[in-house]
Amino acid sequence: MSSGPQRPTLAVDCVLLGLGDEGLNLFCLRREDEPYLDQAVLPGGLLRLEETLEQGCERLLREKTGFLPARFRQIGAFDALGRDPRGRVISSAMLGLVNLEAADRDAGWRPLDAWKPMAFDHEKMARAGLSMLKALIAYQPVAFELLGDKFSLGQLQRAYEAVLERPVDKRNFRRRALSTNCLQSLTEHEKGVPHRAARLYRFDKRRAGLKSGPFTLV
Amino acid sequence: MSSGPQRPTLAVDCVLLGLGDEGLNLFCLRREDEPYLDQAVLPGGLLRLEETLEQGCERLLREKTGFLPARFRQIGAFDALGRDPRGRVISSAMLGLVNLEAADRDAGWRPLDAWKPMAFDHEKMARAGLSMLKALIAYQPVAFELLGDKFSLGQLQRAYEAVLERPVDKRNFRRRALSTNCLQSLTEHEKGVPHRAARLYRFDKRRAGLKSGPFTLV
DNA sequence: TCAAAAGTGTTCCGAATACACCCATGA
DNA sequence: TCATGGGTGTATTCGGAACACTTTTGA
Repeated sequence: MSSGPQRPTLAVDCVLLGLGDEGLNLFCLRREDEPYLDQAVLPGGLLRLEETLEQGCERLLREKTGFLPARFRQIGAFDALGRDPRGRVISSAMLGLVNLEAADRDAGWRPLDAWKPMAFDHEKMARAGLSMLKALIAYQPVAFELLGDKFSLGQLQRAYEAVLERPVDKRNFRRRALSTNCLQSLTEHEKGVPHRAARLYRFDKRRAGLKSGPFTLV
Repeated sequence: MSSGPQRPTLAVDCVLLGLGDEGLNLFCLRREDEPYLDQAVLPGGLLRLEETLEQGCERLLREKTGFLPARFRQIGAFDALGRDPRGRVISSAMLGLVNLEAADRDAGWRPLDAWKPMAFDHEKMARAGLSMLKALIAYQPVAFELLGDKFSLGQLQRAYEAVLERPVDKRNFRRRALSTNCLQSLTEHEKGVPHRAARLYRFDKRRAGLKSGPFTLV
């Protein structure tokens, strides 16, 4: 298997999304070489022989950034001929959701549109990741991955609104969120806010696993 | 890019599904070599340098079978370490829907369960393809890819029932199917059936593209 | 006392579901 | 004439959507 004909090389690129002050933010780096010098790129690189896609993402993010999402999801393979002028590389785009409350809010995080134009086909990847997240959030409890361990219902709602890019009715949202039974109500409340402090909740994976139907919070 | 460290090799494997007499059928071949000699395998193989995943699927199916689906969808990359004992290969599983009415109904088509055990991780791939199809059919007009150009509403319903693995109410189904406005009613009817001949329909892509919401036929 | 977000129920409407009989045809 | 699938409407139920005011807190 080592001396056959030339084969495509396999890479991974990470679409990292987090909650900014005004909607979702995407993490990018700046290209430091040609081609696409100075343009925005997703963090990524070639996959090594004995690692999985997820392990590759983790290694590359450790090299290039200071954070890791809880998990990665495959967005899909980007395989167009000529997508990388340096050679024949097929890249598996991976979606990672990051809690930005604590993470270093450096200039690497910006709204998707603020990064244009992006190098290679990375803009396509980012858009695919975004629309995957939009589809996912309707039937899987993924919004929690964007938040900290403890969160208020208001924060959870803002996460949904950021992903769906539309406002959500507060009362309907709260009723349905609580009726999923996967929110563990804490006695603790917010601190240091200039208004009434909201009750905090924790996401309870065990109880979330029980339901089989769509995760209809919206 | 030609003399760097060893990299994983990229392959494609096709999960081909078609409508059998009793539910969905899967196409498989028999392994003719070790490992997994004589077990069922999905048609697939290594990707060449200058081809896309879809082009690779088409080439491999032309070599190994007598039919091609209208299009392929990516199911996902299967990347577990050790999934192929012959070497480090990562495979992109691809879903293809085939109209079996005309295609050569050879022994390559059987219900999914009839193929067990399957070689490599191909059983996982097949199950992933099936559940992808189940998810897809609820909001995209994919059932038509399993049928011929012209079909009766009964056939369409049986396609849905096969994919969803549950019966569907006839009157509700017909009402909703017709209300999608993507069915072009023909004057033509079935021929040679031992009962009342059903009206035939054609799928109208143009009209299907207009709707944005979920394709709720079920 | 003001600003800002938390918290709380009810009504309405549309979509999904359940359900049974007659019709046309070829064998 | 019988067996087989084609073809047709209505009533009910459930879930989603719309909607406004009071409460709490820190500044």
